[in-house]
Amino acid sequence: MKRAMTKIFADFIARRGLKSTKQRDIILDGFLASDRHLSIEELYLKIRASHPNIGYATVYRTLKLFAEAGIAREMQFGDGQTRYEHAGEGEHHDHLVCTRCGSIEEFENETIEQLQAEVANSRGFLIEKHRLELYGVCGSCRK
Amino acid sequence: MKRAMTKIFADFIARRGLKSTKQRDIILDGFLASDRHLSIEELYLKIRASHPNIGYATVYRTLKLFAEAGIAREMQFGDGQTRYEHAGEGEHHDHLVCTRCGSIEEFENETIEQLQAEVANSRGFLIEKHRLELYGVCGSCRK
DNA sequence: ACTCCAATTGAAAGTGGAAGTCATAATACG
DNA sequence: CGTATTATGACTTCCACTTTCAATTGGAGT
Repeated sequence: MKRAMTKIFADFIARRGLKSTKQRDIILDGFLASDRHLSIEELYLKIRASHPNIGYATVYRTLKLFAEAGIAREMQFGDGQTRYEHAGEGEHHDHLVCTRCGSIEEFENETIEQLQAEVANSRGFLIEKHRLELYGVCGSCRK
Repeated sequence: MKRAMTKIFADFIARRGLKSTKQRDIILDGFLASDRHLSIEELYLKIRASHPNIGYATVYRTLKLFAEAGIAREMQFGDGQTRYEHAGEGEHHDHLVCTRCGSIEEFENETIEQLQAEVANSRGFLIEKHRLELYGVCGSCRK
């Protein structure tokens, strides 16, 4: 998986005539090694710990690149920060966001997707993407 | 409906020991008279047309009050602006957001809601609220 | 009606995160 | 190697709020 991502990004870099740099490698490592759904700030701080000379702007730009390359996906939950999650090829998932501890679980439900498509269809609406988030209290926090 | 909202807000004001001011009345009128899903800026400009002396901060604070009073609901679509929609008592709807013209349609689907509840349940997750948005091209823009 | 005080207002300053600038440094490749 | 590009990082700007603060205003109790 990690190998695959690395490969995809390398190809993307090559295809676009961009350059391979150690910063990009470091940021990619940090991103792939992390839990999903990090904000720019979080990844920046994490990387900064071992590589104090990497700037915020570089992390910011590189994350955008990842999104363009298709290995990351931008997400906005309610906290005013843009978060990035790993984007496995084409897969999509929705989220369960805990309002207590902030944890984010993922789920998929084919039936819901179908119903969404029906709703859209019945209105002549063409879906490009969707977003479904359930906010509440997760299992651990309820104990 | 408008009457009801006005009443609810008046009660809220009273219950909290807040004051009734002409600015709040004007802003409430503007809000209720508007299309749904306005941003702070939009409502501010609209009101400003007839009441040039009302400040942005007042509109901002009043909208927050509306949300607390339960007559408005804060929403975030992808455009970086907080929007407020009328919040009829308890009712909830999901959205179809056109990425071309920015129009926002609403819909409800009981089956989808049930499925969401099932997913949450199966994980011991307690839903407080949810958000479902379908982004794409609306009927008019497809013609 | 008048007072007094807490609530409110509007202008302006402050925030935080995202996006843009630009001089310097690195990389790819002939 | 040498050079044309691209990338980097410190810093600035932008933007959408959010807070501050001095002046004003409701409204409960005279």
